[in-house]
Amino acid sequence: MAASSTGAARSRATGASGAPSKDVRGAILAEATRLFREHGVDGFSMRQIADAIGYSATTIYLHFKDKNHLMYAVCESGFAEFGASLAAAAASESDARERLRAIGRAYVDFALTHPLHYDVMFIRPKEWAIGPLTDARVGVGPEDPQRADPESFAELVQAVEAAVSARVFEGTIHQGADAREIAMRFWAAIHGVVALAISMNDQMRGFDHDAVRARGEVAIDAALGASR
Amino acid sequence: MAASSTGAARSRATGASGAPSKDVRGAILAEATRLFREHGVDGFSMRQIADAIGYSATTIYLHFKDKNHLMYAVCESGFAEFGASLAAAAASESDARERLRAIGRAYVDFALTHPLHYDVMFIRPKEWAIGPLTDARVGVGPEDPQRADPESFAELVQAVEAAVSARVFEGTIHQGADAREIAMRFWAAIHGVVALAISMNDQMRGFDHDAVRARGEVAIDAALGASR
DNA sequence: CCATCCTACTTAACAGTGTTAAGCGCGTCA
DNA sequence: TGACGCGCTTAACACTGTTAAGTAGGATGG
Repeated sequence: MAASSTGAARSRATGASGAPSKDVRGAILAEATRLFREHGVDGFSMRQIADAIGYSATTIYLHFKDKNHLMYAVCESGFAEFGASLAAAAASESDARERLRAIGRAYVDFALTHPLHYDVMFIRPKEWAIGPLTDARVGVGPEDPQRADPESFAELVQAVEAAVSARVFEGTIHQGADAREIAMRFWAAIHGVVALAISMNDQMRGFDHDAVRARGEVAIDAALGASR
Repeated sequence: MAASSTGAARSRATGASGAPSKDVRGAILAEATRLFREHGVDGFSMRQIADAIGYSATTIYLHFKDKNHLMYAVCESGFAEFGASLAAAAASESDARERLRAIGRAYVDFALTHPLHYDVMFIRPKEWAIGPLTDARVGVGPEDPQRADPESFAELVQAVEAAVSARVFEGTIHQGADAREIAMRFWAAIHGVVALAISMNDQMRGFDHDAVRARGEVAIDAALGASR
């Protein structure tokens, strides 16, 4: 019995395709990603993944420390895309004000096209203790284990600093405030729009894609333009 | 054996105090509330509650349909307080603009003083499917099972309508917009501030009470004052 | 007074969860 | 040939929410 089930796992792991497979880690990651995309963060269990790829659940622990680390690996590409997208948006505009707008738009866009990733990253990061903000990245990212701000936020702060220098906030409510604080306000304004949309779209109407995108635009304008 | 454990349950249920107890539902609710307040929404299991009050876990199901309904009962007072607090804030100011400010402040205040409730209500309502927005309230609230907007949001919309009539949004970014849409923007702006604070305060600095309160104030100003 | 019934509560169990410990088969290398 | 070690397994632990079936004890009706 043990032999037969082992054999079954083997044959499925090696795959019908012949030789190249045996990339168990890759298979786990692929199946986990599929489950995450399909059923969200809840339809995601170790045994489900293991069954689907023809291995026992404990095999996963040979490749990932625990569920959080697997989850992190699943989301890593999303995290990378998030960072790259914001960086690209920041680079796309030379005008300081327009650069902030572009960053904000990219942020909304990411949230709408990857709501599951956004959920894990910014809406309930505590539950997963993963993502660029946590020590799950220690070992992957910088060695310093003290929680540093995420790179993307640092980039936002930089963009705000440029805007401050360009006197974008002169005469607005943000005048005189710390760049970091202004960035926080900016972040909060946009997070509010998308987080509400993702958290509430089952419970309430008014959260369709277009409405949210428009609302994001308004939030950016409000954050940039409010005069005191 | 069965008799002895039954006896133990009895004696604890009836309580050392003598006669009055046997309010099992009340005991469950009290212990559940204690656990929720202490360990949050995660340190909250049926068996934990049951053990603490000296009953078996299944007894809970004689008083609550399932965990969600129990959770709802635990949060109900919080929900009521939320509604009452916003209503009081709305009633406290006669000027339309100041009324919106007061509502926003009350909202931030609730989120900061009851972060666990806020979490369950607005940050991850899907997980719990409870709260004023869901059908868990059907049977308690209005009979109509089609998801209606929560009362508090309706009240916000009313306050916005008054502000529209008072030309508060003339010359701002909100000019010409639907009152419901403006209310949504207002909500999103404040939600962003408090949700980020609650979700991220473990991962990042800059989310202390005072900073958040100040940021809420700025968000309200920004939402009210942005000129186009 | 005794038998029934009903209420309140129980235990046992199901189907799942993440995770750890121990064991087994097989290929490699000395 | 024997030892080692890698890759994977089964068994198990300690939980989770939830349901089904059973039991003790008081109230009620004949």
